[in-house]
Amino acid sequence: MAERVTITTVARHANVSVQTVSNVLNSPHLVRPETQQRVHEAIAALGYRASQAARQMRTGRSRLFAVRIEPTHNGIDGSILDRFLHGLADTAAPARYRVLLYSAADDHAEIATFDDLLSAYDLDAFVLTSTHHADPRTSWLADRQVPFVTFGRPWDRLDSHSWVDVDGAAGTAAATAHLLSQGHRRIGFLGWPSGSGVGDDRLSGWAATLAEAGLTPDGLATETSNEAGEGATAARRLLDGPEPPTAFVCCSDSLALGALQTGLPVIGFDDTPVAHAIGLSSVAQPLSEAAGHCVRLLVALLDTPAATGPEDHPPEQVLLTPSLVLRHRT
Amino acid sequence: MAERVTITTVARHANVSVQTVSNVLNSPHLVRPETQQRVHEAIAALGYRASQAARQMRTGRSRLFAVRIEPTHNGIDGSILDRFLHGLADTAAPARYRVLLYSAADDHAEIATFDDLLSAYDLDAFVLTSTHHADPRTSWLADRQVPFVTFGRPWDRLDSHSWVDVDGAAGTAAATAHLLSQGHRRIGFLGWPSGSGVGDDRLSGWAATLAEAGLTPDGLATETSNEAGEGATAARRLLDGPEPPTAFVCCSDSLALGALQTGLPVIGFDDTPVAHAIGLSSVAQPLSEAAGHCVRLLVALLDTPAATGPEDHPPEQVLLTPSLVLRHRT
DNA sequence: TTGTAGGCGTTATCAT
DNA sequence: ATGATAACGCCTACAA
Repeated sequence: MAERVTITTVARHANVSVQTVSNVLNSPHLVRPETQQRVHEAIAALGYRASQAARQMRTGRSRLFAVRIEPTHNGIDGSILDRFLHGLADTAAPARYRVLLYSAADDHAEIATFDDLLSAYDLDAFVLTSTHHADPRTSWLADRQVPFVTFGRPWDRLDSHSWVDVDGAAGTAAATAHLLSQGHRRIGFLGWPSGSGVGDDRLSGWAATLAEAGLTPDGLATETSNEAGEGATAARRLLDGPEPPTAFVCCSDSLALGALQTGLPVIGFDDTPVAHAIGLSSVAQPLSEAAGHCVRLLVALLDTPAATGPEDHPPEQVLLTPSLVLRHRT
Repeated sequence: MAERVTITTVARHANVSVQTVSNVLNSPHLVRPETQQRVHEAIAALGYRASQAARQMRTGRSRLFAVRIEPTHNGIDGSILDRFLHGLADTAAPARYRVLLYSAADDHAEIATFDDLLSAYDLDAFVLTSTHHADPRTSWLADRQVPFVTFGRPWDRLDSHSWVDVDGAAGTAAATAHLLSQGHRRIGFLGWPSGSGVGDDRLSGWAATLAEAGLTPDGLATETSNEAGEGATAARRLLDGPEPPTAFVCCSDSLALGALQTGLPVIGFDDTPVAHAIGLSSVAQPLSEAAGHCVRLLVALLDTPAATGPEDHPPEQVLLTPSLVLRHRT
């Protein structure tokens, strides 16, 4: 049973007081360089690491972010969370934060978890995903002044808090522009039912690009649930219409998979493993970048002297541009 | 700024001493039921939650498990970790444990992270994935008597520690048996280079099932890296050989995807979203069950009075049987 | 069955 | 620039 190396051990070893050791760690400017050196040597020699628990008790901060891991709603699109989480853990570590995982069945359960995590574990901040209209989670956290960032825009009030998101419209615009450059003039869009911020955003990029080219989107867009079967049906329906498309832009790889059955060029969204596997072109979200920004925003919120007041921390927003990954089928 | 509700607040509210409150929480049998009742009411009324930090300082336990989130090596097969993590967070919560995420580039980096997590955060246990031959991580943890479970067998010494795994051989055996029942007699196997415990295990299920049916596996197995392209090439090579297969069993969905190009029946492994999306039959691992067992084993290790000595905790192993998911292509 | 008195390791306050 | 001391919230002897 190895004895724990505490700040006291280090102090003795370096012939200073515990307070000096603490200062070296937290307020180095108060300590003479020569003394710092001695303390650092002692720390290295003894392999000392500060106890988070003790530090947390004193400061009330846990150096912990929490993020929810959701059940993979749609098998195809699920794996993007994976990459986002990896990015989060990856960038949090160098900033000396760790990531706590929790699951929750719905918004209500998630809020209950917030409460537990905050009061028992003293969590420093939350990263929310899958934001939607009138999200109760953001207001709950805001009411309690708990720092948080969302990956996904708050579709109601864009400036209400810090967020990171990917510009879906830019993605579908790029996809549409690419197909236009290939000579296509009637480009169909397979989308989700209107009302979801994400789906509407992606739809708009396609529509705007067509409009810029002097084309009309009339009769070229469909709304279905996010499944390959639905996509196939919708694509066929468009083909049977008066203005049969010669190519498709889709709201997701799932829908794209269905559209592929038409044999026409298709561009999906999210660049999931499925797209990679079957050679489907797709719009790729920069997930680790997004995660990096989330961490950066939170760290800015947390590691800045609070003495300056919260007014000095206006919410910051980051909108990343996705990239078009072209594969052999297009 | 809401005042923190401590054990003292509760004690005052219930007209008892702090000690009694603590007892109600940790040793209820010492407290008269009537008193317990009063204390519980006070706890509920005040919304008290014990501070993990304080408790941890006193007890040395953090009620935290750590698990590594790996970069998705192979896009197709990556998303299984997702579901495992979700299962972990899901089952840990009711047992009042939380899951901490970390990333590490390799075994060496992961061990460094162990060290940090252990000394700074007092982690209670680790869940390791992707175990392999001569895994340095397990011995490092074992040397320091840190509780851990692996998801994946230690291929060297099966009884050296607690683990949970999925019986790959049973999976490929079921797949092979299914194809046999369809009348196939020459069933090819697309596998990985020998030496990986997982790959060898899956190969053996196929070979054994053929043998039981009085068939020989000679010339029907290939070894390639885990990519669809490789799978396609390997499948074609077998078809050009003297004993062309009429169906394939594969070590992964990636390889299966390649084999599909032959137009013959194919069964993959892992039941990834890709399989779901394209209607590929596949062997599905019970991931949330596996995660549940991991938590169960760890809790057994941690929440049992240590007074009885570690000898009372022989390592326990769980081998789960995967299930064959048949889809329209087979 | 209940109350009192430390102490876990750290940081903040105050004095030197 | 450095050092002594108290306090964070909880648990656990020990005493009543």
